[in-house]
Amino acid sequence: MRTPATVTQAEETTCTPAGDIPVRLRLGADEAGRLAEACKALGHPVRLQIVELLSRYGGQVCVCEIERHFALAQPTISHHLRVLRESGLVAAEQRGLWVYYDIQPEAIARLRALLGEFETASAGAPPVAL
Amino acid sequence: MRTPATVTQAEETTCTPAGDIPVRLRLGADEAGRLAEACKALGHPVRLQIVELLSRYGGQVCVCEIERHFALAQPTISHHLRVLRESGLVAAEQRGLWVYYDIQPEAIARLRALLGEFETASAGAPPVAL
DNA sequence: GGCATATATTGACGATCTTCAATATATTGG
DNA sequence: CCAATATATTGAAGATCGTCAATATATGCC
Repeated sequence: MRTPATVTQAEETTCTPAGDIPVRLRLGADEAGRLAEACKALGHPVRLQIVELLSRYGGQVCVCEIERHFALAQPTISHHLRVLRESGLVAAEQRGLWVYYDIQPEAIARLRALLGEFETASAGAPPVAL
Repeated sequence: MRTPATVTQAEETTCTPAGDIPVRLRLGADEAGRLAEACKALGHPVRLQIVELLSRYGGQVCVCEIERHFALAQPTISHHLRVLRESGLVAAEQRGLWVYYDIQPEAIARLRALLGEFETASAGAPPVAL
């Protein structure tokens, strides 16, 4: 049945179906910036592979061993290691002539917890007001 | 000629301390590329905040509701949503005049599993040969 | 059909990223 | 000291990214 002309169309102006749940951002811009920086650091295939290597051999192999696995110039690997270092995902320690990188597990855990929140929130839990 | 049985203290020529563990990449370039694309999609504060919103209100709020939370032009939000869509992290569904984005939980879970491997591998488990 | 609205696409511009060659900065050993 | 080696930094070129104005596309309503 068509609505007569007397009815206003104000209800059609909104797109939220279930009424007016208060939609709010939980992730502030500052924290989002920090977490995004870590994600961005992982957002390169070589850096992801480096982190994977370090997760198994971190602190045991020097930079030249890392270089061996990639067809990239030495400064390029050094650059990727710097990006990872500045994101807080890895740390460097010099021993003698060599530098050994290692994973910072808390940084990885923070990212993983974030993804976990995304999953549980999307798993049907009601949108809790916050 | 080298002497196979006489591996003496000549470890100054190498940087690997614990002898010759075979260091190998587990993460292939192709899979690293796919996973890195998802990480890169999360590597922007606004996209991270969008995903956080979608994790709680996905499928319930239209794009204009998302736009409301950011001081960005409409094409910019549309661009970020496209990046997220093409990374596989979110999906879009059109209902009437509006488009509703939602999280793809399997994609999030894949990323989370990757980080979990990084954590457990770095947690002292011996470097299993592979 | 025509109008209004929601979202997407295009094109442009400046910023940032990726890569490498060249060079610099350690550190060790003689 | 000097030579050799490992890693980092600089600088530059090309690619990609982030943003916006303008425009296009799609949908619903009259």
